[in-house]
Amino acid sequence: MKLMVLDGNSIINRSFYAIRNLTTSDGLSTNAVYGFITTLQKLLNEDSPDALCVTFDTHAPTFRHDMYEDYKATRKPMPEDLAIQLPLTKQVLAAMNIPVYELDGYEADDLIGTIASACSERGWDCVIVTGDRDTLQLIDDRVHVKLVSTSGGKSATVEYDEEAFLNKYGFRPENLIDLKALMGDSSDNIPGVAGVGVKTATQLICRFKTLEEVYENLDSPDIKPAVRKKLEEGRESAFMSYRLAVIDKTAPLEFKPEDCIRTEPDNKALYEIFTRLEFSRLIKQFNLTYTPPESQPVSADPEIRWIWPSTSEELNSLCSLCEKSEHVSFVASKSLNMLSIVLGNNGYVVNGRDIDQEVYDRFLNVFFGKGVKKASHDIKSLMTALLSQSIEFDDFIYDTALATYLLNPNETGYTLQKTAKNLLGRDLPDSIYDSNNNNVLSGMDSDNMEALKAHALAVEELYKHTYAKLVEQGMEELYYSIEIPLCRVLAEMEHTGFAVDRAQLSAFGKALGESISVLQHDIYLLAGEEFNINSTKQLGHVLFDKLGLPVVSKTKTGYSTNIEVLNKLADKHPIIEKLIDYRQLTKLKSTYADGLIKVISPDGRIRTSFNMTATATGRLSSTEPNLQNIPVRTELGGELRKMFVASGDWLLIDADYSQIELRLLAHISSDPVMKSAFEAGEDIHRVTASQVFGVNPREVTPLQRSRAKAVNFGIVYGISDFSLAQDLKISRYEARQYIDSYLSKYSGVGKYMKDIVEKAKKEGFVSTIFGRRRYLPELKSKNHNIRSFGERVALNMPIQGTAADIIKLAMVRVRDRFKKEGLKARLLLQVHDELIAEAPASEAEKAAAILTEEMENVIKLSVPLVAEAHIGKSWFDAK
DNA sequence: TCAATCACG
DNA sequence: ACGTACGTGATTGAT
Repeated sequence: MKLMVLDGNSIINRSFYAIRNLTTSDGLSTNAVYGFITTLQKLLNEDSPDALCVTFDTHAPTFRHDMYEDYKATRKPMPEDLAIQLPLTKQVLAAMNIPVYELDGYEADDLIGTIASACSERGWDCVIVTGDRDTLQLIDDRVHVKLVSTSGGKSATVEYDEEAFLNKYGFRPENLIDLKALMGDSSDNIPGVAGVGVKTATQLICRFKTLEEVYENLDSPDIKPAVRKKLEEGRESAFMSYRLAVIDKTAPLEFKPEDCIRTEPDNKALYEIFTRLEFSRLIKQFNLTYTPPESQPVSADPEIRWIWPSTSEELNSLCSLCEKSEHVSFVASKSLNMLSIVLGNNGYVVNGRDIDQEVYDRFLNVFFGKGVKKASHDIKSLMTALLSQSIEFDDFIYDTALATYLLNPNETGYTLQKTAKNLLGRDLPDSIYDSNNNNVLSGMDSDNMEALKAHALAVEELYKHTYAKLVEQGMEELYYSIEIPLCRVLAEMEHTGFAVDRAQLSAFGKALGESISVLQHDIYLLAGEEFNINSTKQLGHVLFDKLGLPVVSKTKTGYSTNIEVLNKLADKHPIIEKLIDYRQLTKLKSTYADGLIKVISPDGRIRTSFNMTATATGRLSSTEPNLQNIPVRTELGGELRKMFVASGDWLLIDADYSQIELRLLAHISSDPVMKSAFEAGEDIHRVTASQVFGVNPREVTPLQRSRAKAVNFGIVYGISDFSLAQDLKISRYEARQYIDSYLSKYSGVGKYMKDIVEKAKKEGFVSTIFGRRRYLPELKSKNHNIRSFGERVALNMPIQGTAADIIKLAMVRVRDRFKKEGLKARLLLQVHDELIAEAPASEAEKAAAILTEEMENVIKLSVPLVAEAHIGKSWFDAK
């Protein structure tokens, strides 16, 4: 028997901060309640406990406050919007017949400890669900902890048993108490030993296991003198912290595991409370009332006949049907253990777990191979999964996510659920088939099966719906010649990863850490107090209230302290210089040194994910980690690129477009002056300077050239005299002169700016040379700011977007050439106007030639496209 | 979640 | 009269 116990406060709290605002029509906040219920559903889907209960904290002081009056003294009071949702959640739990335990004088943790130990005595297993790591101390052979966390914006649960804990922490679960006794806990205001942080404490516990043992072995040579001194001074505090950290397993709670055995909810009560909370989706899902006739069916279309092939014969005949079909729509779990396929009026659910491994593998190879024309949602992710399982694939012919994105790139996300809602007006059930926990799918979970079916059906319908529109809007070519082929290229890049030098990266991080400590110390001295330098609020207080520096600008919440402000204050106080350095160094350390080390795979490579549907212009984006913003503009930051290397005796090739956006501006605007500058292979910023300042190109000064460069960039962004003035630190009047002069010399550009905005207003959208669109509802706004923004975007998108189209097509062609010419060379990264590849040293020159050739010949414009490649051992060397 | 900051093209 | 350059993502602190 298994009991699941939830830390109610922890999960409600998490939901409250994780979910966007959700209120009833009369303003009652319901986000935390809603999040709690969906989390609970997800948990019950993943696990099937026989019994279930929830614990809560009460307001009353606990025995820990008797021991230590400052316990949790730094806790902020709960926001009111959250507080009112606690009783609401309890009402829901009551209606669901789920027992709730709370007890004055004890925290939820203690009740959980007591419940877990009662389960053990009874011979039951116990799963604790919480977001609080302290609870991990309760783990033993019968008690597991599911830790709910948020990473990369997604919620995930990680289940810890003894082994998992040991692997992660390096000591046994019960010694977590000893660890906390040493390091303390700022959120609970537990002091620990002053000067001992997580690192030292972990070392000590790994070495000595318990607090007692640490103190009995103070003379051990394994303890450094400085640490020994701190331990001696903090002895009393450590032992008191221990008593605060230990979870009480003997709370006077009347609890019997049998009381928690799951029963049916009280549907009437549940309906009432859900109605009060306006949870119409949940009312439907719990089947609490009849579904209103006007709403769309929630699950799969009943007209589809669903079957479950499982024998070798059944799968073979499914494969031949698939091969004969013009296309099949399907969705798959990320682990590829389950597929749901729609083929005409028939639906097939293939559950790999019910099928002989060999038979199933054979099926996957045929299904994903050449001959079965497949349509799905987000095929690039599937391809990455297939690559990592070494399954060959071909004939992915349609992606409903990409189609939807091309039809309107302004949306914030293109999940199947969202897309089906927006385009088909259909609510899809939540799916867990693509969650991190694919292992939860063993057995036939009927809800999940419904989700799989409904999702595959939605793909089929979205296919029909979007295909017609793509054709109508002239985006077939863009779709089939660029976006779809690019999926495989990107999947391969994601799968390949970029080799990094871990040792060098970690040494760099360490060096940064040392410089940061020095700076931090200096800043505290100059400020006359210690404060959190990373907090703009505290920093603002120090600079402007305490030191009395002049306020340069304000944000909507207080003083602005950004780099521009700091630069203006640089000669007013010696602290500023230190702050500027501190900012730069902490950025490099936290985001790059430490951040990248965290995501190095065991094989020494870093794998990013490219998002094809993130930007409104057609560019890619890169996440987890973002490899498109690795520092380069400063000398110190540029060091990081030395850590990105070619593996083995290979070399990197870095090829980038020269001035692609300005070349596109010249082409699109047909400006004769700008065009002839590019045709003649001249330095465009120099030419611009000579035009704007009316001097001979050879006499342009460095200052003039750099100002002209800023004007060139500004034009592409939809410049204003104000911003140019600010950028160049010149007067607005002077900036206006530059722009006027620019537009009279490059008169074609001026005309383009006028024409494109006018066209955009008439048609409602702008497009790239390849037909990619961006709609501009902003242009209809009554708000001047919003409208101006729309005008600048109208100007910029065709340029930025065409550049994106061009490099995407180049990537497809480069990859094909590498393959066709039998090279081992492979693409690693795209950074908007730059491609990075790696190749065996013997192939490097050839690969570089292919890169520049394909990049330059993507499209014939009225000006040449120029790409330059460099070869080197590291990204730094290849630049 | 939101705001501020800063890394990139 | 208005506010002020296009496109991204990660980290941190505060709520």
